[in-house]
Amino acid sequence: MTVSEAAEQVGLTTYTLRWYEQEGLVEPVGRDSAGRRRYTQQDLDWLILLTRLRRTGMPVRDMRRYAELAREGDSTLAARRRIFEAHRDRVLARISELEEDLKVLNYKIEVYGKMEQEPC
Amino acid sequence: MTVSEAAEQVGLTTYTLRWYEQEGLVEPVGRDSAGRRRYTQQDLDWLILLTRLRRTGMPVRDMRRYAELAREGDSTLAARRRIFEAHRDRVLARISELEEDLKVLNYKIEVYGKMEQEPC
DNA sequence: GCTTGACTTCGAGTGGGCTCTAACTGGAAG
DNA sequence: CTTCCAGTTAGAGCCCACTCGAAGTCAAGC
Repeated sequence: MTVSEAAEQVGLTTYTLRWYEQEGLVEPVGRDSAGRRRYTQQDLDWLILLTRLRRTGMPVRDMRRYAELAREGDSTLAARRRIFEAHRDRVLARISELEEDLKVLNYKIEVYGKMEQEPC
Repeated sequence: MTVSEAAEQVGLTTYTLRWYEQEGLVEPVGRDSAGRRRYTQQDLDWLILLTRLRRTGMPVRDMRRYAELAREGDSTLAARRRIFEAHRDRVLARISELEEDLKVLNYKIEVYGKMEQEPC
């Protein structure tokens, strides 16, 4: 799979895909005879996981740290689990926060609706 | 209330408070005889609303638009309600997304836990 | 009356995460 | 054989949202 196909599959641009590789979030992708990147399904799976971490707000720095651990093999399983647990807690906190803010948003919408009907 | 007191109350820095004013997210704050900002409770309430919009992911650009509408008075009530409704939908979508990603995170944690116990 | 310290403005700097340009290369289609 | 297109690299540029530095002002405490 070429870089542009991979980009489409995972919802990133080719720029970003190359940048992720350069930043060490992805181990060097295999090349064809002409030196062009060829993405395997494994590469895609990894990228899809990364996009999930990314959009749940994990900084690139932390994703790199996680990628480094993953490259080190099974000895880092526990460390990786702890990273995920900590991150899960942050995501949970974020969801609660959003739900709190949502209440205010809904209240505001309601008030606006009322004010439109019977202006004070 | 001084700028630093206000900053502490709303959880922003004094830099950010001044910058928000400069960017038109806040209408010019009243000054004392020495030209120093004096924040009223109204100012604080507005800032707290802004921080909620901000942390639910509304871009500063959109917050400015909303602030402009608010300054124009009651004629923009419906427009402001629509902004909030659109934003609420985005927040809801964001929460669903986070919950999806949370599932993957939990699955990963489980798998890591199992692999730690009985390595393959 | 002098020092201190919190304020003022203006403009420059920072960090994160991409995003793009320039110059080049290699393989496929006509 | 030429054209074309999708790749390649290194490095610069961009956008966002702050964040800070410099230089100056003012009022309160000693």
